[in-house]
Amino acid sequence: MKYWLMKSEPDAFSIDDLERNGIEPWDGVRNYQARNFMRDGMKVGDKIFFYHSNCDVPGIVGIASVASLAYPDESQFNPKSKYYDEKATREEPRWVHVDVKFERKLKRTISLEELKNLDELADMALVRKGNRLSVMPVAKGDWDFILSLEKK
DNA sequence: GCCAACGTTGGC
DNA sequence: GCCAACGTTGGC
Repeated sequence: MKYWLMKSEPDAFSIDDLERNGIEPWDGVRNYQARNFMRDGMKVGDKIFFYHSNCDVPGIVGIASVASLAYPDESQFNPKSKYYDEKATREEPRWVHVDVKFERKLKRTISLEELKNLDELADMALVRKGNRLSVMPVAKGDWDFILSLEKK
């Protein structure tokens, strides 16, 4: 099993929205590296840290899991969608995504600020300067360590 | 709202 | 294939 972190702006789609919907396609990813992680890396059952970005307290707020393999993102075909991509065709889709399933909320937000101040996580991609990836792998050791922070 | 750090695009 | 211009992300 692999571990991941996925960012979402809570104004657009929050952990509460995912809890309400249960399962949701993770649409709107328009970055090749992030797409490739979903397409080539994710398997059903993989665990995901749900991360809130661009908000008062950016950080990890919950846990989700991968509920499908990658398949074409419908929004790329819809001219009315803000994620529309005129170069994408049904024969050759450019963007794919997975379905994501709600697991649980964390008891508290583990903030980016907190994560940045931990020597144990110095190598984690999330806390590296200038990192803008919205989908990234998380090392098992980092996953376990971050979860151990929840109770503190 | 600002701006640093990227990623993408397109002219050459 | 280079690189300047432009667009986006996301913390602050």
